[in-house]
Amino acid sequence: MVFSSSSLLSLPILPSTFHVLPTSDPPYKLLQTHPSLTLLSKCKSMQNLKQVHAHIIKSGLHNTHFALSKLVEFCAVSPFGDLSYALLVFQSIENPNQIIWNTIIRGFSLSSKPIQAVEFYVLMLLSGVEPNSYTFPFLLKSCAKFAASHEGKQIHGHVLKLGLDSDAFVHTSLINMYAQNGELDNARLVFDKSSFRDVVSFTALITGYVSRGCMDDARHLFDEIPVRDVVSWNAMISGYAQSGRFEEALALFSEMRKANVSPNESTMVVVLSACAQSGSLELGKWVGSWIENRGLGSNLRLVNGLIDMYAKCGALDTARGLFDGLQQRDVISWNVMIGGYTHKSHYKEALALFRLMLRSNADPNDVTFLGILPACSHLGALDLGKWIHAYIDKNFQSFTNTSLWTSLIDMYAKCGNIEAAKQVFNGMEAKSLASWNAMISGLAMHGHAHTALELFSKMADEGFKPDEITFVGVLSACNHGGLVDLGRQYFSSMITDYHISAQLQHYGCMIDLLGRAGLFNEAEALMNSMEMKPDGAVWGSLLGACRIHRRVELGELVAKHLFELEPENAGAYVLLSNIYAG
DNA sequence: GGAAAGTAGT
Repeated sequence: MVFSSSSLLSLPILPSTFHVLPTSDPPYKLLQTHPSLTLLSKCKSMQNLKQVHAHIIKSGLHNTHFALSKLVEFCAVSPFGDLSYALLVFQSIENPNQIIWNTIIRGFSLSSKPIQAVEFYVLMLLSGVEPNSYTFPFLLKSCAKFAASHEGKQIHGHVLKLGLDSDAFVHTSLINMYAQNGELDNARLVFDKSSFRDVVSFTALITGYVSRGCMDDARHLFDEIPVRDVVSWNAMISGYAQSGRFEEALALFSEMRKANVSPNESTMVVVLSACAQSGSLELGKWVGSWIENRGLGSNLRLVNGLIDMYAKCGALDTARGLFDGLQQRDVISWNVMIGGYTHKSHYKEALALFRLMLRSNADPNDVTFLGILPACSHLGALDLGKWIHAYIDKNFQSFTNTSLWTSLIDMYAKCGNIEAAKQVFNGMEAKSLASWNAMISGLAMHGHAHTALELFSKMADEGFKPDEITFVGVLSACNHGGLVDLGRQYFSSMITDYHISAQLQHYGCMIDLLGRAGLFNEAEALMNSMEMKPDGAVWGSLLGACRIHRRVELGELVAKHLFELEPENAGAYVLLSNIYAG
């Protein structure tokens, strides 16, 4: 048994001699069709609701549990609602019934402070109202949301005491709670021990495995589901997509169609994202016609996905056509289009679209800036970069998104303002590995080799573990500083101490460093030891070294490789002619 | 009055 008996006792559960007082509600049918209550379902704001509330009081309905529970439900659950108002109404109710208690708990489970659902549940127990099978799904969802593993287990104890573990909804909620809290073994135990399994609880467990990246376990379960529904297919397809296994995701999608299960909008959202990331333009086009045939051309979730897919597959004009045709655009529409341009190195178009976005009074968010800042870096658009920095300072000051600040560091460094980059870096409260990397590379780029290397050791002091990108920065610092010995040391330390295998870029730095120092034999030996074929940049740096050291014959040999690899590259011909001239 | 999947970037 996973649940210790002591944990079950720490929350009170009262004997069920308490019971809810009978309400004085008039017949249900009369209430259900009452004009004040039909109005309630049409409310679109709290102001609407307060008017309806006044109606309810005037018509005397505020004495009925039915009307009050509807009122509470709107305030607690609707996106236009206001939980504090729900609580005010709740406090005015003499003997709230189970439904009303449950609705408040549900409201807390949806709020930003889901832990209050548990606190409210304790109040419910203390006031003598017994929880039922509706209470626990909300409660367990709260525990899943704020990773309250301990509370979740105690609540599981209550479920068992009340004998509600055979309720399908409670059962699935338990599995989901454990899965979301990362306790997959417990989720599995609940699932295995129950004779009650349906497609929903299968899917809850599958989603747990997917979130851990255990795709094989997930697939095994999926294959065991007696009757699969569209949600279970979607979960599995999106699982493959999330773990980068796009081909399997798309293969499963075609299996789904063969099984005659109709895809829904969510299916298409996932499939589009898999197409975008795997470059499957043909299937993406098919989804495009699926959307059109169903008249879903103004569904932003789908069309944004379609724009993203076209852009990532290189069909930028088609993407832009769809974007321009949109009647309504949300921030994601702008972001996918701007990001699409940047992704395909169409930086000028990205900048132009960003300017259009500002003129259209659309508000950019952090993702917009993550799409546009790399474009600023590549174009050296320092002024726009500065403007964005000021905008972020003004509107996103409290943002904990470290990648935003990292992007700013990178932008300043690449636009030549290393001092501003340092300022942003030093101003970051919580630095990430990426921000250290950006700063180290930035310093290296500007020839501040020793400062970069100092920062590298400071980074280690602060407990960050360097990755392959860190070493690209470190080696490039050595390269820019002509520090051959240090370069050799860092290169071998990377492999032996940090267990990072050398990539093309690392070899590129080293070969460039050795070549510039005239150590051609060592550079050649290193090249021969590479597992991968050297690219144009590697041959190019060697050719540059030949020019510096006037090595005509070697230069001809190197240039031959380069011409084969990059016949279009005019730089290679220029370098060779410079060698001859020298 | 209720449970499982589901957009943009790092």
